[in-house]
Amino acid sequence: MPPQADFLPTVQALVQCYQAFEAYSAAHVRKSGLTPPQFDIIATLGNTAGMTATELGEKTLITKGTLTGVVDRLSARGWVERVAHESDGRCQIIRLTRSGEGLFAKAFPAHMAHMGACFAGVTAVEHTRWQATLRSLERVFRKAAA
Amino acid sequence: MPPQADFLPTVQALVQCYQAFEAYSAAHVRKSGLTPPQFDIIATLGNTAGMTATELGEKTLITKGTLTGVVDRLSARGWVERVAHESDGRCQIIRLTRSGEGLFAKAFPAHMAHMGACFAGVTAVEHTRWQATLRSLERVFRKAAA
DNA sequence: TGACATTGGTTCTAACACGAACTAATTTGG
DNA sequence: CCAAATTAGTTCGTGTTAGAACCAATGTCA
Repeated sequence: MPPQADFLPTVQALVQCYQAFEAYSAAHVRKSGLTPPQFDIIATLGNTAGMTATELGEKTLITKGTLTGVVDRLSARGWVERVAHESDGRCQIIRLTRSGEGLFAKAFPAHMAHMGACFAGVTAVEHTRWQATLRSLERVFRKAAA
Repeated sequence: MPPQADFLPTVQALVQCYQAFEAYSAAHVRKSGLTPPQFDIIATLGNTAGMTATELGEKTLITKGTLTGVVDRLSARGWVERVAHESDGRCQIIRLTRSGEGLFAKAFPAHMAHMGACFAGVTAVEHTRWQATLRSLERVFRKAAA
């Protein structure tokens, strides 16, 4: 009897929970004509003055190699633009265009409403419990990775 | 003041927890020369007599279009093979080759040990709590998707 | 039995993912 | 001040992903 076989149902529950969320969220995002990473970038850039690609990658957890391509496609559709950094010649600032801000103003609240809908009737206490549990589980993985 | 703004930290915690797990798990899988989906398939086929592609896709949550390619690559390396279904001409049975069984016997226990290591010292009570919480959160998304 | 829908897999396209190699700009140390 | 190390982004190769179109085999039903 292995002393540590209990963890399997835990990670299965985590994977299934995440996939349920992802399916629910991504299906709605795609209806707006954006892929999930594209939406993520638009949402991150919204209500900011723009940021460097490195910073954007950190916030969205998209690696820099991937980010180049995603930003290329968003830029080709006129939603974001790259402008030179004023002091550091290596950096570029990525920011929403006017058209991108319009997209953000429409798509972001719509998605928040869609996500909020499935939490209707959930109490603040329950949210607190979920967050505490998820963070304690997260620490398990982060501690081990360090 | 939006009545349902509480859910954002909850989904952020879920995403961060999942990504911490994924990073921890995938990094180890890749060291064995397999990608995460490839490992998933080897692990699912291990200790079975094989199964149809549809069944394999259901268990691993890989869509059938993707599955074709992943199985192609595993087959090219000699770890799995496709054999005809005896009664249904549409189906194929996908199963480990002898070489694939050897890979499974080595890689699977190693990965279990790697995952078990980060749960060292965790009590059964804690596992129960994690699982209950994750399942209640999962229900929120599944209920909404239905 | 013969049109018709269903099911199992493959193929195709567009996009994302990761890591490694690469270029250019900046910073650091002697 | 200059060579070496670092940092920012792009490019490249391989693999995964979802979804749609497609084909062949099977099932349904009048």
